[in-house]
Amino acid sequence: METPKYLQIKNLIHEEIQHMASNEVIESERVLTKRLNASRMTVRRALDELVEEGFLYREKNKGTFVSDKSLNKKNTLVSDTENNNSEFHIINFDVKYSVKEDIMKKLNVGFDKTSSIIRAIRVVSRNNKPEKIEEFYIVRSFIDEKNLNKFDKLLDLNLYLKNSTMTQKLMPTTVPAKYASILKVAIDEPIITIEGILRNNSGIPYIYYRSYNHPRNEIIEITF
Amino acid sequence: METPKYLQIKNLIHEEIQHMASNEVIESERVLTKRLNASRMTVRRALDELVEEGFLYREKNKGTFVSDKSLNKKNTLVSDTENNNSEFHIINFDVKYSVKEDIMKKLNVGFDKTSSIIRAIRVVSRNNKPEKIEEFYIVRSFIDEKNLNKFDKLLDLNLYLKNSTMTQKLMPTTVPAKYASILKVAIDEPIITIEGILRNNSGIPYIYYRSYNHPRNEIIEITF
DNA sequence: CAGTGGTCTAGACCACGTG
DNA sequence: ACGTGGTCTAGACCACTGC
Repeated sequence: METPKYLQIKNLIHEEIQHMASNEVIESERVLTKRLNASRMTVRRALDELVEEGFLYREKNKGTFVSDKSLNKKNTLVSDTENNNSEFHIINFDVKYSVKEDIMKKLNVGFDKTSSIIRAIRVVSRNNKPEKIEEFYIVRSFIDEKNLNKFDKLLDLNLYLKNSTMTQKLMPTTVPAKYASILKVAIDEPIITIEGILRNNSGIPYIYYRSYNHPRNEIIEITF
Repeated sequence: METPKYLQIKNLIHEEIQHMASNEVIESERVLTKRLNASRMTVRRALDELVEEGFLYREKNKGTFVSDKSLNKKNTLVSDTENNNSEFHIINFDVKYSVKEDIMKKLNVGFDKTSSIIRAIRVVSRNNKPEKIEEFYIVRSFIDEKNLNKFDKLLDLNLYLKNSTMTQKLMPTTVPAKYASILKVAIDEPIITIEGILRNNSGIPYIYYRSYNHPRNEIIEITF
């Protein structure tokens, strides 16, 4: 049994409801139990996750219904390699033993050269229009060797979230001079800068990142 | 059995881990099962939620551990009446049959005076320092009559989230002239404006709100 | 080998909504 | 009266860790 049954069921139902109308009722849990040859608790776990992610909603004593498509939970504060056909362009990548002091502090590393830091800077665009510039500072010792040379894995913060917690701060700023031309933003135009820190479950910080977001409405949106 | 057993267990464990150190291991699920006289699935459900909320984390074959206190999930994009000793000051409250057209559109109501709209504007402060100004537009017919005159219930968006989905957009702007003096922000200083729409499970929008946030770092922070 | 979390089963009772 | 989701039980097997 490679993938757990509840995940198979979840994926199956996720497929099936794509072809259904909003607010249409789906089969009851007991019917699914029989059709999918699973126990009710297993079916419920699959449904629980789909509800949690916003694809379904339940009404007690009535049934389980397909959500309006626009209501799926999403968080676009973090770049998403999967869906939204973004284009990524790395403009800097190196490994250093010291970076700016404030960043060293946030990552809780010293200048003793015991731990190296990966720095990467990239431009995220859509339809050839630059949307944001992201700077990453990653403590190398926390990263799997095998991911070190795969940018897409290394810089996809979503992949770290299973075992980490991310705290983000949003700050109104103006664009840094060095990035103004790349983002095509006037130097005094207000933008939003996002600063994030990822910590592992023990609370140790290991990734610091910053993103400078083009002031286009649609970019920064979060649904929950 | 007023509150479900899994919630009682969840609350109990939530209490108990307050007095524990970060990364300390808690009792195993089977031990809890016996101590709390519950089945394993019930104990797991309680733990599942505490893990989901960031209070605990699990390591397979090892145990369940107390998270670093700073890692609890929180979302301060929405004002929180509970924790952070914010002070609220209502500066406007009325019920109207028409508001600005763009807001009518977002709430999907017409000018036919069939549905009235509650408008409320308030200042949120901490330590006597204004942090943000929030404007609410609420379609009255969606609100319980009994909450209509309780501002704290009416304007606590967290209370709606159980049965709703909220989509928020973050925009870099400057402060509106009429609010500059209240927020004590210079008229050309960059701030972040948050625009939110709450929809019920059927996808029908019923609350539109906007908040103008003082450019102080700590205000807008989100952990997940 | 004993203990852990991850998954799964096949039932059960409840409160509530609808015909 | 029947069907729904919400809760709960008392087991079970698995893969893995640490001693």
